[in-house]
Amino acid sequence: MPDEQGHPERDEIELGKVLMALADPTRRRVVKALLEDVEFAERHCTSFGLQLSKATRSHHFRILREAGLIRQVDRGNSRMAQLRRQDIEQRFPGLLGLILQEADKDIAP
Amino acid sequence: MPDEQGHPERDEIELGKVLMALADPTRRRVVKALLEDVEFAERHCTSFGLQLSKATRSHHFRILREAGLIRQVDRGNSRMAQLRRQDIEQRFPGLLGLILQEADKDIAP
DNA sequence: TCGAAGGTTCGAATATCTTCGAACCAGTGC
DNA sequence: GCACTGGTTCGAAGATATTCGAACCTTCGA
Repeated sequence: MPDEQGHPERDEIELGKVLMALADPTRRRVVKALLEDVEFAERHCTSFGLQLSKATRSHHFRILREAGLIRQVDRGNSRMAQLRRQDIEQRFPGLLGLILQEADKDIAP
Repeated sequence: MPDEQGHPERDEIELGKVLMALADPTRRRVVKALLEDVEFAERHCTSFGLQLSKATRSHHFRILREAGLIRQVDRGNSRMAQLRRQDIEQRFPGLLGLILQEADKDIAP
């Protein structure tokens, strides 16, 4: 069962939801940016250069969180996003590598 | 450039389109069924037990074909679907394994 | 030749997704 | 205390997807 902040347990992460989440280029861009950072990097939601209103940004981060791809950590005022690298890698080995491999130019805004 | 029947070349297969195609449970079900068969199996489009009209079935097979996941071969009267196993495996190693791993019960109709 | 079977395409209904502004709710810092 | 900043939630608009029936096109077989 997802915790009170909407993060599913590792074993509850469903391939269908993950693929659904990754089907969107905006969300793939976020995941890729996190992948290109260091392993436990925490990034500000505004640090991805998304040309979107904050309502829409919030929506995309919710999808990523509920799919189990990221964890969102409250840091006082703001909320940091962290890739669930090990959880995803254990559950769906190789998947993150595919995202990393995709050329930025192929991820249309 | 896709051939006259709408199959992209191996190197034109885009991750975005593939993920888009695999985000749908019906299409994942088809790909999984093909994966569970022998390598070059050709299957009749009606052989997947999909509870859908033929117009809808045609739609889903088109998405799979245009994404590059399957090849459709005319066999006189009917059209056979064939998984592009090597092309996908070379381009996105490990991806098909993830589809195969998903439990049938998690692929809702 | 003619009909039946398998597929595609078209158009329209429905559902789902993406996007936004506005209202709202924290924490931060003055 | 009060304004400000960062996020969420709530509609509602717009764009996409899914689905179907009907019309059509081939090919096969009687």
